[in-house]
Amino acid sequence: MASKVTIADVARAAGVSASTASVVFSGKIKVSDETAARVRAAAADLGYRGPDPRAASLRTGRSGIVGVVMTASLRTAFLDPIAIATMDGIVSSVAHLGAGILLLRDDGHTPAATEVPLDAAVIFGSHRESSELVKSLSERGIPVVTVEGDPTWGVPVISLDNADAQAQLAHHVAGLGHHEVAVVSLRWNSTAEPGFQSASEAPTIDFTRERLAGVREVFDNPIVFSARGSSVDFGIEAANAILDHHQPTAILAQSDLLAAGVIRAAIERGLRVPEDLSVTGFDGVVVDGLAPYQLTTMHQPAYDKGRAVGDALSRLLDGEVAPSVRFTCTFRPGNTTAPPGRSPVS
Amino acid sequence: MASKVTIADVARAAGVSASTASVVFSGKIKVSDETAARVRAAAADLGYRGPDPRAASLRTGRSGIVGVVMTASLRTAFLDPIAIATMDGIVSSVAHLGAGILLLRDDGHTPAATEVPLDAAVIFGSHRESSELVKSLSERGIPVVTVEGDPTWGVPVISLDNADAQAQLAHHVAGLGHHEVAVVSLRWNSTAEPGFQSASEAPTIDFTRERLAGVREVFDNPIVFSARGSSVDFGIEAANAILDHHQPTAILAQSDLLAAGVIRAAIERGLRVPEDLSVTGFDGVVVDGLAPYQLTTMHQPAYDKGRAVGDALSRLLDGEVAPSVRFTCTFRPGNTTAPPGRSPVS
DNA sequence: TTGTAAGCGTTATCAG
DNA sequence: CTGATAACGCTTACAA
Repeated sequence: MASKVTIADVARAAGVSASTASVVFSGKIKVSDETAARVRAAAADLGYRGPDPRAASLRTGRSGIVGVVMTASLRTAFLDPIAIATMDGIVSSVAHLGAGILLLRDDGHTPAATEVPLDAAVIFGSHRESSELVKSLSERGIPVVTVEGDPTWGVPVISLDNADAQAQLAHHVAGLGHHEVAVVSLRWNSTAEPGFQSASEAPTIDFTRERLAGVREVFDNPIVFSARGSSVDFGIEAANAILDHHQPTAILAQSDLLAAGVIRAAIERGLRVPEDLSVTGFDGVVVDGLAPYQLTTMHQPAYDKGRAVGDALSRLLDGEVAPSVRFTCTFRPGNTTAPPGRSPVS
Repeated sequence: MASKVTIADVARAAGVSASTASVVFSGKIKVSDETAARVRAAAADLGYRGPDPRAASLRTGRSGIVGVVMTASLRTAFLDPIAIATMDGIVSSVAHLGAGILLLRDDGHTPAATEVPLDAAVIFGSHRESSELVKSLSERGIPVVTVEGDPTWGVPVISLDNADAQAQLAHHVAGLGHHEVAVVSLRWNSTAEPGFQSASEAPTIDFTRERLAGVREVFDNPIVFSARGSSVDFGIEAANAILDHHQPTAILAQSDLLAAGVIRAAIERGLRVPEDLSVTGFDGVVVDGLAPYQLTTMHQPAYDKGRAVGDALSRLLDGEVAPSVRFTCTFRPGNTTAPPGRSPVS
């Protein structure tokens, strides 16, 4: 059996005090080489593997763990390249900070974020319902940052100029001469089924709503179909539903994955892209297997968003205030949009 | 400011002892409704949000955290649908166990797995270099399970019959009459560049080696090109390299994603699949956008592998022994293999 | 059903 | 540079 040896045992064996031994391991204070060596020898001898993180964290108040709370199932979340890139940014900035990432889900199953020794938390892919969680975390004194969350929660929000970015795309399409457009949106709220959405109802998921608003700045009353999430297959499903009933000359998808699905569906129906149907995406990710098409899309700095989360966290952890950050997307023209009007394929 | 209130404060305010208050929160022992109510009221009053997880974990020896150590960067790891499905299985089985997943990377940056309060650890996507980590974790008394790891580490291994499965595919192809075959392998070791590999050198990544061995059971000296990882684009790259210099009638890819890339590259070169080139995959995942092709492949139960990890962990945590589990892949015929010999496209 | 007592293994502080 | 002392906040036998 291992792990019954404590730092006190080591200290005793080395003939020093526990505090000295502790310092040898943490390296926070100078210790003479000789005693340090003696302590290390004793540790090796007894099979002591370093301070117990549980005890250390009780004493220091730091666990080295940052919770990332996701609203979607992990499987869904990890399907989305943007989520992954953002996570990647978070991970690397947080690693720099000496911490690791604990995956949490805001549901009944996973251990509550409040039952786990967190130094800080990130609420990721937020929905309205997260507000309670934010509150209880804050009350515990745990710094919270949110990605695309609600500004009214009173914690820093790392977000995108969703509406403006989507409006740029809409302007681009309008400038090409399109009038009949449809939107394939991301999830409408945390539970909704996919389907057509009337103009009157607003999505509760923030970025879905904002991007839609961007389209509406330009087009009065677009057809809107909300997909189940961001994937090629959901895009195919949405496009088929739309094209079964309508004849838009352009479809604006709220993600590149959805756009790729729209293109695939269009092609299978004998429509040419962009001659018969223009398609735009959102995200600016590389979609595996979409060539020779190059999506007309907005590129979002997902990785940088993740880094920004880490920066905010580190400020908060230092007791400073951290500002919200709103990133700007950049327009990336491709070959999937063109003026409308060429007649349907013969 | 919050979080300065301890359970002792609450107890005092409620006029009970700390232990009673503790029990009210843990619910492990009966407490009269009346006192429980008084304690809760006091807690609400003082803004006490429940026991501090750090202190609780020092006392109980449990943190509710399972570390998952990945060898690749998250970005890379999460590109692979198999990795995601396995993670998903781990997450759900571990959640059942009341624990969360801490993402760790076996490099210099992320906090060492030994500096964080883990109840157990999973070594995921193992390579030879992980053996030290396994050792130091075990010495701390932290149960370890590995996915596709090395049996000699002395911890349970959840794995696949890689060699047999790949051999089945090779037999299938041989049975069709192919003689000239090439292999597109997964990463050769943790650092290698993509490229042709001679027969003499063995990969240090276990499943790459095992699957290759499966091919070699059937074909003496296949051409081998090791890709940079598992993706459609890497498959395209590999196939182009192979087809530039060789004329195999079949290519066995070590993953479905790679196989999809091979198919795409072949088509772009004017080869018909399977008439001019047979292609097999490995994994049995749905590759977005591969239709109308249906890969001939081996299906691996990735999610179940993840569940098995959780099962093993929970046994280990209960002080029992956990057996290694080797899952069996199942052959899934598709339309990407056929007898060779039709002449090249005219 | 409730209270008492005794740590869990570290580390910060401060004096020597 | 080293050592004594005192928490960190909670849980759990055991006793009342």
